[in-house]
Order: sequence, then structure tokens, then C-alpha cells
Amino acid sequence: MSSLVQRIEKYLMLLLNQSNGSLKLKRNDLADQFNCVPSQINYVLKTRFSIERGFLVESQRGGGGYVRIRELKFDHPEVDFMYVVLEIIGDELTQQQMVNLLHNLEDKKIITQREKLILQAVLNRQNLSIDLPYRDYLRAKLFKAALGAIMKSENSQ
Amino acid sequence: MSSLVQRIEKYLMLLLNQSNGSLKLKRNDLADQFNCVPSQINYVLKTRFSIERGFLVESQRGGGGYVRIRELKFDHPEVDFMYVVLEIIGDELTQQQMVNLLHNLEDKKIITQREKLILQAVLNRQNLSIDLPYRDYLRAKLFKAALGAIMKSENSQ
DNA sequence: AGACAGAAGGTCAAAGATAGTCAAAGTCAG
DNA sequence: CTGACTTTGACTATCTTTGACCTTCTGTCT
Repeated sequence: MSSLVQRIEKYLMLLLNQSNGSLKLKRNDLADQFNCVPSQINYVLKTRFSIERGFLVESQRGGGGYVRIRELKFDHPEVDFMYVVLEIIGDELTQQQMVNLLHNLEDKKIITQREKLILQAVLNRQNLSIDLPYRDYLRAKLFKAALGAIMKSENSQ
Repeated sequence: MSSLVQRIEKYLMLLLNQSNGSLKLKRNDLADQFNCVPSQINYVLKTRFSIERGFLVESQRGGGGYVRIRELKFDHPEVDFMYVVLEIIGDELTQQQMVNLLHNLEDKKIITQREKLILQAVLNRQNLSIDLPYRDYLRAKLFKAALGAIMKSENSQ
């Protein structure tokens, strides 16, 4: 039994794949299709099509308004994307951001699936058992340390 | 007359066997089935489906939430060593012990050099910046989580 | 050009839906 | 009777859904 947010996410991913990573739609129409309030669409966009997952969302209000979703594509992901990741991390990193980033790093073949699973486990809130906000602070630190190790190992190949 | 915890354990094991070592359920539904409080389910999971016993538990809260149990099927010649390591770690792990274990794991080809470097960075005392003795306690927890992820990665997702 | 109306989309917080934690109370073997 | 294990429930944390209210854009009427 999948939730609303999951069904909408799946539908948008399907459309994106069919249209080479870019699509434009009307928020209200989509909400009608799924028989939900329009702000639900914003929730989906915010949680599932974030920059951490490699998407950009633009929109325009008023008559003729729209929402556009674009998948980010880099020429040299192992370098370019790395900088974006470091920018995103900063001093704090939430669980959701971490999961999204790892998903993305695997997608771009910067890390293996195994490495993703390992880091996801280690940086998971249940295992990283200290209180917020220190937890998000520690997660950022550890994630950056891991990236450092990864970059180091790339160079020594 | 077997206890509640045993009956739930037995039931879950049955389901696991019927479903190739992986299952997803709703905590509250299961509690209803056994006519007990929901937190009883957590007790069963914690005491009977721990990583030391070869299981991994993931979950999600909120609408569409779930609990997933996976049986680890680590198909590697050194699988026994893995369980010994899990037992050894226990509740605390020093920096030195961690380094030694990682070295050993790489030696036995359970992890790659890169994975060793990543984990060493993440579990390093400088990055794991909290005070002793919590640090050694956290390191143990994270190390075990990483081992779980490694064993899980062998299974189909 | 300025004012106004209608058409989008955005924000935010409350309500709803689950799951987790912790410690007190209960049980039972030795 | 004591200590380990089990059961319970109050409180907490997280994720999703909804709706009231806000902002921005376009087009039309003076």
C-alpha cells in the first residue's frame, strides 16, 4: 500500500524518463489527477525532487503558470557534482538530505551500491544516536570525512 | 504455554521463511493480531532480530509507515569470521581495535581497500567528535551497522 | 499607465498516521 | 527473594495530508 507522495513521485519519474529529464506541468491539474490538495504537490517536489537528489524545480505563478522539473546532468559528475555535494552539506546534514545525496552519488557512479549502503547505515539517525542538533552536525562532519576518503582513493588509482 | 515474545518471534520466522528472507509489515497491525501493545513488537525485534542473530530491521514512521525485517544471507567464505567480529565488538570499540578489525576485514577480502579507508575516516576519533566513553560506544554501534550493510549488500535489494 | 480581477503557484502550521524510547510493573526460574 | 526477562503504557519523533492564507503574474478596462 503505497502512500500518495510515493504514487505522485513514481508518476513524475515516469514522465521524466519519457521526456529526457525535463518536464513542465500545471500544479493544479496534477493535484486534480491525484485527487488531492495542490500543496501536496509542493510536498512531493520538496521531499522527492530536491537538489540533493539531482533535480531543479522552477515555477511561474499567475495565468499561464507552470512547474518545471529538470534533472541535473553533469559532464564530469565525479568532479562537478562533488563540489555541489560539499556545498549542500555545509555544517549540518539531515537524514533525508544524506539519503538523497547517497542515492545520487550512486546514480552517478561515484560510489558503489555497497558503499552507499554502508554509509547510509553509519549515518542513519538510529545508529548515530545523539540528540539533535548535534546529530545533524556530526552527520555532516562524517559525510565530509567519507567524501575525503573517496576522493583520496580516486587519486591513488 | 509459550510467552508472547516467543509466539511473535515464531510467527515472524515463519513469514520470513515463506518470503525468502525479507518481509514488510505494519507494527500496529501486528500488535493487533497478537492483541498486545505496539512496543511489544519493538521488544521482539530488538531481542530476537538483532544483527548478532543475523537480521536487519529498517522502518519508516508516518503515513504509509512500515517495518521491514531482512535475514542476512552473507555468502562469503569468511562468513563465520563476520559473526565472531560482531560478537567481539559488543558495546564498545576503541580506535585501535577498529583499525585492526578493518585491516583484518580487508585481509580476508571481506571489504575493499576503499571501503576500509572510508570507514577508517568515519570512525576516526577526530571525526567522531564526542567525548569518551560515548565515543567508543558510538563507534561500536556504527561499526556493527556497517557490517550489517555489508552483509545486506550481498542480498538482492 | 494604473487599477483591478482572476489565475496560478507558495508557505506554513495543524491534524493525522505511524513507529520508537524508556522506565515502571509484572513474572518466573533458581 | 533476587535477578533476568517480559509486558505495558505514557511520552516522543518522524512523515504525510490538508487547508487557510499569501504572493505573483497576466490581461482588461479606464
